[in-house]
Parts: sequence; structure tokens; C-alpha cells
Amino acid sequence: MRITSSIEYATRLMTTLSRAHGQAPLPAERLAETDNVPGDYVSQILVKLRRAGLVTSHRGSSGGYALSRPPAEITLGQVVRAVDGDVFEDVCGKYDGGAKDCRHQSGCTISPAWQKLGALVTGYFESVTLAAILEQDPARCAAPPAWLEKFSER
Amino acid sequence: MRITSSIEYATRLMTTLSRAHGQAPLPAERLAETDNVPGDYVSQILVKLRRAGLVTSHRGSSGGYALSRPPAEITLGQVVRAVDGDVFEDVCGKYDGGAKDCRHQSGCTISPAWQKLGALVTGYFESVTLAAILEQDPARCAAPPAWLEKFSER
DNA sequence: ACAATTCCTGACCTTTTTAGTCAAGAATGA
DNA sequence: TCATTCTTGACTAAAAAGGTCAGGAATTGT
Repeated sequence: MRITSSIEYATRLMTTLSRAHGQAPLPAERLAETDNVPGDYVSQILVKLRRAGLVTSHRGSSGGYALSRPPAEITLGQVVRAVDGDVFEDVCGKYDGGAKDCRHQSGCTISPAWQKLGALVTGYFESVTLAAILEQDPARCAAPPAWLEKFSER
Repeated sequence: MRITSSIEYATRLMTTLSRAHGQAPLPAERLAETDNVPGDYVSQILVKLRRAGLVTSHRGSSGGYALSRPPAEITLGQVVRAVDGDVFEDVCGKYDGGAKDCRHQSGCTISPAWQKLGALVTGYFESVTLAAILEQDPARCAAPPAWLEKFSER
């Protein structure tokens, strides 16, 4: 389980754009330098962000990209969905090993575990805004979530 | 972000082996049928599970695979690590866009977000045992984790 | 001892995804 | 009008995922 380059790049770009919010738009090339994103790749990512309505673009000299709304109103989840489609892909219906029906075998015993994981990841992504990323204190929220224990109860 | 086929298959196999715990070992072919895992692929996965010490194998007729310890002492995390190496891969040092140093740009602003996600996912995997998967009530633990809100505080 | 059963090892292959490049064109502002 | 900047979509290379195959070694039942 991993963060793809697109997501990593996109979040870098979005945090940089957050810092520049309210100021002049930043050209793609400038963003590529600042965030160390491969030159031509950055455009592809920015296009996806624009199509998702997260950034606006302006052509011509002194053009570039800017956030379409304040950093506090953009979540990591929106960024991830913009570039990768889904935050957490559904398992059901895949890996059926040739079976016609969904073979989440044995009455779908494990399906709830994936669903909970999906909800956990999705919930996290939705709860984190760009503003929070910029402002947060890294020391906060370090404690392990106590509610997780419930799952391992006998 | 998704569950790979190896992980899905491995967890199916492990739940089936959990049900058979204490009984005669199950041959790979039998497991393949039961869990709808492609015939020759199942052996590869079982080998990894064995090398990780999660299952034992016995050759010869009436041989097969069995859990090496009770279902309550095996976590999803152990299964995932057995087949895929890591539960959550580190982002730092990757996607540096040609830069020599780790370019988690701008003083590693986003790195804490990935680390928290990693801790969340890892914590979940470690908290879930095979016994819990078999015994749990799907209705439980459905509530969204309240502590997540802390991250989005302004 | 022998044959059937079952695991073991590692090479091999195909498909999909990831990651990135490139080029021609259209809009914009100075 | 000209330099700047975004737009579009095709293209490609490398890696990972997903799966297959074959020859060999151990074990058990007879």
C-alpha cells in the first residue's frame, strides 16, 4: 500500500499553491522547479486538478495556476480523487479466480475488514484540509486511536 | 489505494485455514478450490506465508497446510507483510524529481500527513486478528473515528 | 520397495499500471 | 504581433501485478 507519485506531486503542488493563495497565479514551470516535479509531468497533474475544479488556470504572460478556493476548503481526499480517481478501491467483485459470482469467499468473511479499512482511509483523507497541513503541529494527533482496540476484542 | 490480489487471496486462505485449525492439514489444491484462487498461484502465496512462519506445511499424501498458531495470535498485518513486504510504503526519498536530497518539498510539509496515514493503516492491520475477522459482528465499529476531527481543526 | 501424493524452487510470461516525454496548437497579455 | 502560457492527446519505457509451468524432492500409505 503506497502513495503514488501523482498523489505526492499533486499534494506538493497544492500546498505550494496554498501558500500563494490570494497572490498572482504561478506558471506550471515555476511550480515544477519549486516542487521538484518533472517538467512535463506537472502539466498533466495540473490539468486533472483543474478539471476537478480545485485550481483555475490563466493563459498568456503572467498567467498560471491558482487555487479556486481557500486552502481550508480543500481536502486531501479531493486532491487524491482528482488525480487517481478513487481514494480506496473496492475489493468486491475482483480477484474472483474465474468464478462468475463475487467470491469474497465463505459468506464474505473478510469483506467487512476491507470496508472498515476503506472507511478509515477515506475518513482520514476527507478530514485533512490543505490549511490543516500548513498549520498543524506535527506533535499533535500522534497517539494511537483507541477505538481500534474494539476490533480485536474477543 | 487498493488491496492487491495477493493480499486478498492470502487473507481468504488464512481464514479458511483458521476454520480448519486443529484439524487435518489442507492441501494447496483444495484451498485453491475452496477460496477461488488460481491453481498455481496459491502455492506461491502459501510459500510466502510459510516462510513468514504463519503456516506449516507437510508433504506426502494427507499432507497440506495448517496454521502454525491459533487464529487469535495472527494479525492481518502479519499476513500482509508476509505476501507484500510492507503494509504501508514510506514516501520519503521517492519522487524527488531528480533532486539529490529528499524533496518532500518546503520543509517536509506533507510528510507528517503521510506518516499519520501510515500509522493509521498499520495500526488497523495490526489490531485485526484472524479470530476477530471470523467472530466479529459486522455492525460493530461502524462509527467514524472521532479523533480524526482533530486533524482538521483550525 | 514402490507408487501416489503433495510440497518446493525458480524461471518464465502476459497484462496493467505507473511514470514520464513530446509535439502541435490555442488563448492571452504586453 | 510576439512571447508567454496553458491544452490536448498521443506516445513510450520501466516496473509491478497477476499468473503459469516444469522438474525435483520429501512423505505417506500399501
